[in-house]
Amino acid sequence: MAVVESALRADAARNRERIVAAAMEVFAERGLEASTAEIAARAGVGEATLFRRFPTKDDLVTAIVAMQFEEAAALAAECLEDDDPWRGVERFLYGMAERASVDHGVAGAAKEKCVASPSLAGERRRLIDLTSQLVRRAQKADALRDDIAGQDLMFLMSAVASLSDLPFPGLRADLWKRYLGIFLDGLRPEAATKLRPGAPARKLLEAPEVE
Amino acid sequence: MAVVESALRADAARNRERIVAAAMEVFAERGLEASTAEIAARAGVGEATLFRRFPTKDDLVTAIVAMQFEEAAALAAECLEDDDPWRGVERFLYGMAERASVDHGVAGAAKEKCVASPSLAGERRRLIDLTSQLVRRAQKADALRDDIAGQDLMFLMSAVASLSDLPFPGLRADLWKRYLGIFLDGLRPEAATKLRPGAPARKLLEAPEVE
Amino acid sequence: MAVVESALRADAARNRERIVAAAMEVFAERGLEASTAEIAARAGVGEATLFRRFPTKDDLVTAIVAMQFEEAAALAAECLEDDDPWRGVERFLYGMAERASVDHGVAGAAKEKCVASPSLAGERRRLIDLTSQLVRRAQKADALRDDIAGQDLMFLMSAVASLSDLPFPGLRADLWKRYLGIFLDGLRPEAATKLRPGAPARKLLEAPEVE
Amino acid sequence: MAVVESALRADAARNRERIVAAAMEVFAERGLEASTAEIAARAGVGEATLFRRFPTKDDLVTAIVAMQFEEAAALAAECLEDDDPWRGVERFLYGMAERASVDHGVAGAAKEKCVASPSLAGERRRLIDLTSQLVRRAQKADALRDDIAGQDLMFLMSAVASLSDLPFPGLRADLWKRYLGIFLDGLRPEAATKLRPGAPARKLLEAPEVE
DNA sequence: GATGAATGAGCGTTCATTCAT
DNA sequence: CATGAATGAACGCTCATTCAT
Repeated sequence: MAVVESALRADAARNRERIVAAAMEVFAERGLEASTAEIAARAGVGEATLFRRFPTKDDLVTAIVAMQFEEAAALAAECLEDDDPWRGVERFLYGMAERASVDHGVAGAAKEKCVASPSLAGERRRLIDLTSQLVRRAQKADALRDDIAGQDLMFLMSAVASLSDLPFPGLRADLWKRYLGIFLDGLRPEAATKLRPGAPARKLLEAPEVE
Repeated sequence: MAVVESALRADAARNRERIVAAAMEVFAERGLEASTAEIAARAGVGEATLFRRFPTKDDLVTAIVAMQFEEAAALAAECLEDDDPWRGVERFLYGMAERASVDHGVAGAAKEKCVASPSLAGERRRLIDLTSQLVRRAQKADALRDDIAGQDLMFLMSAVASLSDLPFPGLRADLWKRYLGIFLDGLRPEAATKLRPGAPARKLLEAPEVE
Repeated sequence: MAVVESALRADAARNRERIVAAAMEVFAERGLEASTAEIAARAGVGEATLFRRFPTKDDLVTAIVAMQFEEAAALAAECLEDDDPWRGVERFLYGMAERASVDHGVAGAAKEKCVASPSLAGERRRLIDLTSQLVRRAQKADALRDDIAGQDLMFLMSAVASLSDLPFPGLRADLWKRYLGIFLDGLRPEAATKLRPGAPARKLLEAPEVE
Repeated sequence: MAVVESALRADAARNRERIVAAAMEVFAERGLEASTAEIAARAGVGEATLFRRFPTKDDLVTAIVAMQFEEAAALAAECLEDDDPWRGVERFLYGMAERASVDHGVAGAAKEKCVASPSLAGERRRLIDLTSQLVRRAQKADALRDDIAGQDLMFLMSAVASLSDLPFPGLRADLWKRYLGIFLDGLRPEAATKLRPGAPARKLLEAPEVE
């Protein structure tokens, strides 16, 4: 009995994963307004099965965004182990942008979703915790301006994502590297304080508090 | 005769403007997927009237984006007359971000549209021409890094727009000023060349060519 | 005053004719479901003007059909003057089919319309009167089977029209001549009585009474 | 399992048939421009169900025409077994006309469709094959004029259909029998060659080639 | 009288979601 | 549990007809 049950669950779990994978593909290709029918077909399951796992299309999107949050957290953790604290920050934002440049549609979803669902609170907290460590470590090494907070990196993810998704035909696909470069330059301590010797340094608005 | 004719056109033109205004409102509230029915209702006209002026929903969006391009160009022209070349650049990006923070949905549209429609080629060219002047003027005054081109400002509009549109509830509405500040700091000449005396300056990807 | 009035009427009449001509063109190209807007545009008049002359789209179609009835009558009259009574019949049906092969959409309309509108009763009566003469003249010359009536020719117009409008791509445009030929052969007196010496001649259903 | 599966399919198939039946009814009553909504309502299904089976209104029409082609082929096959070769031809055309007199709108559709859709090529070929046999058999028995080809019968179907669809109110419903009689008389061998001893026989345009 | 503008009603079609098997 | 079938509600769009100038 237990064997049968876990067998079923294993099957169900595999379906779940197939659905999520298919959804990421389809969303990336067609944008978020892609139909559930296409996702189910791509996943090789019936449409009703999809709705059994994700009662709402929105739930499916949320699940994907949660996954992305987890991947972001994993990336942050990895970057924390870079010997060079600044390179850790750089690699994190670079990695986020790179993913976004593949994701297209889903990237936008993340922005819409990091808002609403309290269901993502856990992932969000964990991500902010890790980026805070990234930030503080770089600040201690005097490699990152002091007026940056951990949660900034999370918000910047979406700006960086939009940098990665300029749909201008004929533009090189990695143009986002150009704009990310400018952005990274702006994150240096000297950018905040030493740029204009005579002039007063720009005072940033204070960092947002999340939750 | 001319009076009668222009009277008719005036009436039609007023409806046209009401439709565009309503569309901007509704798009800002509900996003681009808002229905033409709601836009027509908000404008106080029949749905068919909307379609008489804009044979396709897409045409309506394009018209709005064209308007935004023109407003952007007007803003750029205005900023060109600022005594301080750098402040001109600053005010331009600040103004674009500010508008985007009201526009919400339409901002995203701009990104989608600046791509596709060749119908916007004229506006695009004019805008790039003006931002190029802004850029060159600031560069001559040694207030802007040399590796920036005029078209960058146009692309940055959309990144800046996304900065303005973080839909996190409870965040202060003008949080975008924080991130724009960082970005502006990254545009300074020192950000490109003098930040890390010992380290090699970051080399940006070359600027994109448009059209 | 009278001058002005008749001037107006002349103008109006010219508009009316332009509308009818445009409608025939457009109906022939696009079928009967072509829009009044296109007809008005083709005629070079405002859409409202069209509706002033023909309060209903249906009225416009009816007017065209009436014209066709008149042209049919004119053709019948002309054929009545052919020296050879049979050739008169032949030319009439040939002429009707030829027109239909140009008319396309309108031909079908005629069929639909010869039904309904009592407004066409006059034209119909006149046409039947002429075709009856055609028929009787040919019968007296023993060139046409006896069991044919004048109104048959009118009904046959529409069958002949459909013969002219086989929309099979790649078929020669004048294929209708083939089928009309067969049909004409069936109208000969021998076709009715002498075909099968041993067998009884086919007895046709009696001719329809109209009005 | 197979039972369950075929049960599901049976239900769906029943709906499909109800839709087709309803469509034939409605098209017959209102013509091809009848709305999908009415068809769905008549079939007792939701409108979306109709579109699940027939993704396009056109697909529905095509399906019906395909059915008619198949029925025509079945009729032709049946007529091939008539002892009297000529009666076989007669019964075929009579049967086609009879059906058309019920079909009304759909008959016209057939004409429009036998053109375009390559999807009907198979049915068309099969039908032409059968009518060719009908024709040849009758010609061998010297019961049908020699200058007729198998594909003629297919084209004649539509002419015959229009004969069946004279929408004149007050006319007897089976008036088409009258005109079909004339037509059949024209198909006899004597109609082609022996009608006018002194005069040259009419030379028909050559038969069309299909496909 | 002539016109461009306006519109209500309708159309074909789509889709997230529920139901029956 | 998994599925194909079903569907209501909505959408973008068209058009014959009326209205205001």
